[in-house]
Amino acid sequence: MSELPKAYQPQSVESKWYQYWLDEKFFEADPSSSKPGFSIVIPPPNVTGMLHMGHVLNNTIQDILARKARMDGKEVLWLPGTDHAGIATQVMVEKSIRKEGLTRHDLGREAFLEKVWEWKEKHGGIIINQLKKLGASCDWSRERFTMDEDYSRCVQRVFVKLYRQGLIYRGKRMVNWCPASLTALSDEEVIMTPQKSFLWYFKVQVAEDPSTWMTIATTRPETIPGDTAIAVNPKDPRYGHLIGKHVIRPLPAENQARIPIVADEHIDLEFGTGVLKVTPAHDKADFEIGKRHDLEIIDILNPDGTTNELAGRDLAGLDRFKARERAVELLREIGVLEKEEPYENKVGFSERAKVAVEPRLSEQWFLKYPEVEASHRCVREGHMKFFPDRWAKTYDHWMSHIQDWCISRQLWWGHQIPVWYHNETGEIHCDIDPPEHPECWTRDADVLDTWFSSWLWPFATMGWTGDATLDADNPSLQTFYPTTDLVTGPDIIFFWVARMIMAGYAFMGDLPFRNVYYTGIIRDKQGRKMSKTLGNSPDPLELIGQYGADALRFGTMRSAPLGLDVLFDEKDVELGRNFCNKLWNACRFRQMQGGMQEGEIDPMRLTTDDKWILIRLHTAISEVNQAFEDYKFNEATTTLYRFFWNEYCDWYVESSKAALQGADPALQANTLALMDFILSNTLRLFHPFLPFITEELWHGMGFSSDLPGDQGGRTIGLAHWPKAFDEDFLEHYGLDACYAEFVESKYELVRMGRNLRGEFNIPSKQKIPYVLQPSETLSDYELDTLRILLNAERLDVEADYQAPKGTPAVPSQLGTLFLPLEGLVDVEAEKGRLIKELEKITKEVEKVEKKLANSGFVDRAPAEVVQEHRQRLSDWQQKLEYARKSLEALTASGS
RNA sequence: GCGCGGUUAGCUCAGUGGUAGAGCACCACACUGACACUGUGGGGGUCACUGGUUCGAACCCAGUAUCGCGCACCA
Repeated sequence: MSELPKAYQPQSVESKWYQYWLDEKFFEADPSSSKPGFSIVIPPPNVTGMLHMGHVLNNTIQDILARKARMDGKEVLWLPGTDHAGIATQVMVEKSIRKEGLTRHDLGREAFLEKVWEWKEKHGGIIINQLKKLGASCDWSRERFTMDEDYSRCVQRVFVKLYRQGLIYRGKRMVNWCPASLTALSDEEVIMTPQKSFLWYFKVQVAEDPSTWMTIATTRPETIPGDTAIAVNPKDPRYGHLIGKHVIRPLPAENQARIPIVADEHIDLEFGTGVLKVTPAHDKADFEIGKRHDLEIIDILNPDGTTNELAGRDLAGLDRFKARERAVELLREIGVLEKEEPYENKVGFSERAKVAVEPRLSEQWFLKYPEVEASHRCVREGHMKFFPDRWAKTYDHWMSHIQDWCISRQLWWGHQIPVWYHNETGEIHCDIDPPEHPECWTRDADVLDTWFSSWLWPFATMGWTGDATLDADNPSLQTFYPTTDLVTGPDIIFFWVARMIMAGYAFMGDLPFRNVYYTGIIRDKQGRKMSKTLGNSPDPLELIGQYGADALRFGTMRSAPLGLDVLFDEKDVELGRNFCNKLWNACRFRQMQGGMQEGEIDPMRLTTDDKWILIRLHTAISEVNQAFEDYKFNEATTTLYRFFWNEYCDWYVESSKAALQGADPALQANTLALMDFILSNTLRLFHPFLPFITEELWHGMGFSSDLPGDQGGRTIGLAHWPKAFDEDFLEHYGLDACYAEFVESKYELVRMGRNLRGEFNIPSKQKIPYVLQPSETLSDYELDTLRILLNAERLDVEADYQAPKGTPAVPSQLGTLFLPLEGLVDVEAEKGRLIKELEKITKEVEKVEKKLANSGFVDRAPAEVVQEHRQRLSDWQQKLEYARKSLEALTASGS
């Protein structure tokens, strides 16, 4: 092995190993393997997207799961790919051609789609490369794209099948219309956003009784020309007598029509004036009222949100918001505007285009979801597990109120609907293949919602054909479907997760994944969502360049608890970097002691510290394994961090210097062998989190070839995952808990000794003598470790030590430790320290005494808890007594 | 309106019935042959509030406040 540089330099290391992994095909899944299968499909990012912190969180978790599964001996498939992202991509390309002064209509469908494909080829690979930089261990040989030929075929096959089952139908319905993208949207793509607006009150005259006026409150006065009725609640005593009469609609001024007053249960008596203007063309609820009362529908808007001639000469041709202002002016001019009051209401916005959607009546394709019942049940009954499980409730609620899905989009980029209309008869041809004599048919121009392709992702990516016999012979589907885990954000639980579940049951007859892990949302330090416009979204690639991918992964995982949003702070990445450096240097320290040890660890030569660190490792492994079971990755990282830094580096490595610097070569060798054991376990435990540095050290330390049996291997990624020690192991190495207790008390003594040094302002570099009055016999080895840990010049053991008056001392399990100050004794300082100490101890004693004085506690608490409290009390009392005596002695001596 | 989260040290958060924790920040000391991307020691908390259950509550229950999110046709 070569000597390691002083600080870890991730840049060259990372690219070197990633290339090695690719060359060796470690990430490629073999469906014919005899190992048990483990699979994850990546939530496909937008093909032209860039890696952001959300991707980092999401994909790091997937990578951790995949790498851990490989070490567990599974055949792992992590299937990557990208999504064509219909609206997002089309909008992007439209924007780019607009710079040349062109619209997509100038180009025409075919030429425009060519442009989009060009764009895809140019930008499509970026995010994939970024994932590689992060260390993602995807099987790149299986990369898929939702518009691949095979994949598209799956989409069409599904459409045809559902159409033939009668679950897909076409109809004229109220849909969410995006006036910017000029397409229909699903309910899920509409974000309800609070808007500060006004509630305008205007009055209308009753036609049959001109002296009577009714006042209506509205937020959309521009739609008045589209009103075809006004409605009141039949139970409303104010208006009951007017039902069936008519009012004069004030706009358009040149066409003040008479519209009926209808009664409808839907009207809220409390709201506004209790009178609703009914605009069936521009409001979902109004449309329903219109249907119930057979009202005329007047559509006053163009698809792009401007008003048309039906809005009347004063309003026509305006943008809808301009028209609103103008309508208010007109009402005022006519003299029917009574008042306006500020009002906050929620308005639906297009998720992509960020403009207010319009409810609009149009001809669209809809899907009545298949397998709702089975999909609903599998989560409710726990066949599929959600982490955290509270999302199951959200899922349950949505599934209980499921609405048909509007799947057609008036876009060009996407899967065109496989439906042709006969030019003369109007007959419908729905099939994967076009009809014969295509010249007699016209294909439906619409494409499918992007999610109508991504809902097939778990099996369409694995070569699904829909033919039961063929699929049964497909090893990928057989080995890797259902997939094991899905890792995604809760924001797409309806868009994607729920729909995949239904598709899984409908087309594969089985659920698509067994567990779903929902990540939190990454926010900035102030808790704001990360967004381009705020500029608060750090570029992960820059962070990787600066700190290393492992550091980014570690920092992210350490601050990402299950189920909560993550407040991202670059400090976390810095912490990750520092940790990698610590790991690096701990291995470097081991390496400086010489090469791998030939012999096995000799149980007879284990020191108490050795046994302690083995027990701590055992605990760490158990905790990490538990954390994995619970999908609590931050707990796993915290445990590993604590074990490695606080326990191994701070205590074990320091105390092992006694053995390493000692005169016993056999003990030295044994210590080194033990270090190798600990380090090889540690590196493996860290590997899923820190793949690059652990691989580098694995090879650098010689573990890749020199370790016996299944611990070695060409890559740490295929080394066996550490198991918590079994009984035989514990017995073989004599790992009794009493050793841990002893070592803990030794370290406690050290801590007190160091504290004394601090209290008396003795610089930590100054080597000073300590005196120990032991309460039990300590071996030379123990005394050596104490001396080293205390950084003592020497440690004198004197059973009947007579300390000079005022010598600071602390009592401990192992004896009393004195800090002789030789002429520097400051009695007042020691008094001060003791008084402070007394106060502290007294408080603790009182606390425990109070508890033990409570007969309820003593009688009813479990015996072991009471016993533990008694022990604690006696410990504190001892300290109290010691401090009191010391103080008395000082006071009596009269300084 | 309904539902779901959060409220613990200056900051960000762990902690789910038995001695209040971590990282960062802060103070002091030390560039000691693994590591200054470091080490050692230290200060710092009515666990949002009010009640209840319990021998015992940060933790369980009820309610309040506050912040955030989701769902819902209130114009």
